[in-house]
Amino acid sequence: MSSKSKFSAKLKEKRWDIKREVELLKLWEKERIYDFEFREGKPIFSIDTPPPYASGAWHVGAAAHYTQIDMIARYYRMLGYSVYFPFGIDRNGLPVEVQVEKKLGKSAHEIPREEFLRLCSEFLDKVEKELLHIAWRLGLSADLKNYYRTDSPEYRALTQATFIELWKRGLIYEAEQPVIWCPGCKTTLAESEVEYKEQVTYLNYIKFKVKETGDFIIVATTRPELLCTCAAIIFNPEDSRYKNLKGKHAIVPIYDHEVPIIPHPYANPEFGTGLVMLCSFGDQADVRLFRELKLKPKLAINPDGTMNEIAGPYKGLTISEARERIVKDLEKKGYLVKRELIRHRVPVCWRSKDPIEFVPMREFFLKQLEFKEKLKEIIEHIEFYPERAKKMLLDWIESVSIDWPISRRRFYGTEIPIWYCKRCGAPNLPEPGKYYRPWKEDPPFSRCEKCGYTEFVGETRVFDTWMDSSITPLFILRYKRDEKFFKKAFPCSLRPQGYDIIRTWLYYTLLRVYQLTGKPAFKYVRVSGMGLDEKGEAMHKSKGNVVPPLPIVEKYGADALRLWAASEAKLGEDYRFSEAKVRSANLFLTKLWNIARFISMFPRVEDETECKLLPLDMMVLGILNDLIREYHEHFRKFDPFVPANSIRYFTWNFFASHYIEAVKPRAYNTYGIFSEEEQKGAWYTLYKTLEVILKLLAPITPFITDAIWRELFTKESIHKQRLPEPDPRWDTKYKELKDEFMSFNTTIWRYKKQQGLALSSQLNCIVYAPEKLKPLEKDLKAMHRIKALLFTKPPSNAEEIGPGIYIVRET
RNA sequence: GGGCCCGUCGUCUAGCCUGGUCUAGGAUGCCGGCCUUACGAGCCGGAGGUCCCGGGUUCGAAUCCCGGCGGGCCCA
Repeated sequence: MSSKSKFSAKLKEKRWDIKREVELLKLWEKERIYDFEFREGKPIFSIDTPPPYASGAWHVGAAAHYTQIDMIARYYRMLGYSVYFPFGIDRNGLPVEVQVEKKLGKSAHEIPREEFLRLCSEFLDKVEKELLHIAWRLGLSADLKNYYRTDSPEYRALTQATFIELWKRGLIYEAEQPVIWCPGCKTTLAESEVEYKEQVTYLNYIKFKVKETGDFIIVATTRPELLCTCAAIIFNPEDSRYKNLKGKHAIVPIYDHEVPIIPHPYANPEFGTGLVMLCSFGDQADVRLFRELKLKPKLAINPDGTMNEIAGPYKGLTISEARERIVKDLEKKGYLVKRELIRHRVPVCWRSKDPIEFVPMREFFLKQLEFKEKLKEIIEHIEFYPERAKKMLLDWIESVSIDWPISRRRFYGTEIPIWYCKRCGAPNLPEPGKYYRPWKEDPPFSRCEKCGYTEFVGETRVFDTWMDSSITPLFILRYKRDEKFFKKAFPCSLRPQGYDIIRTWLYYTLLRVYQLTGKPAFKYVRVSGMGLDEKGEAMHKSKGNVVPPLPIVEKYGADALRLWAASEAKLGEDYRFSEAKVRSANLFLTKLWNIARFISMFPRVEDETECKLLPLDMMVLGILNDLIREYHEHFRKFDPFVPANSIRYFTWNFFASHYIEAVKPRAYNTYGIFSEEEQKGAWYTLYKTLEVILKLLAPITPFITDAIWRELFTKESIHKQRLPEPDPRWDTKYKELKDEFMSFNTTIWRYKKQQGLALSSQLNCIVYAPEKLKPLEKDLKAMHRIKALLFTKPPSNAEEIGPGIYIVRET
């Protein structure tokens, strides 16, 4: 009798065709299955999706990050939440300006502002289109049709409105202070925009005369051009060499002014001579020490990176020219003792990598120092995943030492909404709610609120882009635009982001949202690791190691890329791209397809009462229960890593390899040794297990699961279904048989192999198995076609072929 | 100078928090074999690891503690 005539697979194709992913994308759009419903009573889960910056398209690491966020959105949707999953594009900021300048071969300052902005905008449009296409192709269930832009009038109006509000509350002040300045970008930077770079530089040993004694001391410095601003010399109080210098003064060579010599623990006795000159300002430590020691700063560097009159004879030279010249002059006059090359860390601009300088600038500052304690407090009300991300944030808050300079002398950004009175100079601010462009528009008022004069000049500066980016949760939750929605949805449920922008995006958002609402912006913060290339290095355009996601998707499918993204690394750990692993994820999908294809040969039994479930069935259902529990436990912590790997292992290495192989004789019932109820029990278990696997995988691999679902289960998308919960009736002792069952199978397979027998052939022996496996007797016997299977103590002539498994050959 | 993270088969990695069930699991690669009525993009079997080093705690350590070495990150 041929079973083939009786059963034929409903799934025809031998493997999953990734081309069908695009058909499904279109179907989902048509069915609008991801539409956000704002309904009374239904809980909202909102996600502050990181708006990707439109100056460059994603690499595979970023694609992995966004699909992970999508998995969480899909998970909560299948839990019954109204998932609010907006999508935005970040378009403000310097990188686009730099790229456009490069393309033009001209500086932004050399062409009309209007024209420059138009070129930036066009460039952004192009990249934005690519980004949206990739997001769509990856299957992001975000609202891609109604995406927002951070440079839209609506968004910028909100940035300006929040500024006006904070201004009114006195949290913003303008001051001339030494700011961190990038001579390359010609703009002020915040502390968070400073990076450190290893560099080889000369350490110059310079002689100073001690005024009181006429002796010489030697000071080592990497910044001799700042000699003119030297305000003190310090030594470590522990350093016995210099104890006698306390209270004395040194004469600065060339400039001849005298400076105090002070003991201070910052000086490292091991470095140079142990004597350090404090200048305004060589680095941030200088800034701190000047403040601490109440020294008067002199700033010798102009915003364009040249020296000013304070530098005396070096006025007009660039920093590096001045450095060379002063070293020569020192040498000539006998003040230079020696020079040595050292590696040290230079603070640089995170974008242009130019060494930063400290120059006096009149800028707007947002108060942040006085919020440090409050922020530390509200952070206690946010759950961080992984927990250590919280510590990283706290460390950063701890180290913040100056208020936030928020004005920038750049162009492609949100304008600072201020007009200044031409007579009295008073700043006049408009009413919040509209988008204002003071550099080209007339003010929306006619008289200066201070002196009543009628002529104004508009502010030309823009905001630091983090002023825009730090209100994404307020923007998406329609703050100041839809109070009813805002009230219901705020605080935002989830902020997903990488650990690289904890000190910027996360910190600034929490700061600003606290200042505006008095509350923490989020309930949960999920911090992921970085996507690295195959060698384990960060992907950078300049390094040329960027792996674009689309070719990978075309080759292996979006599901394979997503499954890789889910199973590659624990939350918070860095993950390396590996094409081999994406390929193996794709192999799993083929396997899943064929499991479904096998099951699709049999009728689906939904009514449990029609069938008799054997211990083998209860075993797999019990293990399935544990899988479901483990799945929820980890997905609730926003980490698909354990779920993805557990499902893969269970599906392939247990369900397919062991359960399906064991249940085949019963499912086909070729020899009629099972009752109809028992056969239906096999069918029921096969379908039930597949149903659970598909649902659990649906957030991770939405394409293949929906395709199989629609063919074998319901016409309605799997993405509209609820995730399974454990069924207490399935928790029986049979699930404990798993290891012994698998080990028994492996043993018999190995034995047959050794004997040169086909796995499907009859085993004409007496097999003794552990007594524990007795409940599986009928299935085991049929599965391996064992002539006699006993669970008693084996006779002494029996041969042990596996753990507790013995055989007596037929004689 | 301070802090954090990491070091497990050739390669990538799980396990470590909560010590025993780990004679350390998986993936990939490698070797040998197989048309077995879902899948050869498959199946079966196999080789491959001083769990970085040293010390300690413990009946018992990949796991906890201390010290060292190597790699990375952050802050000063």
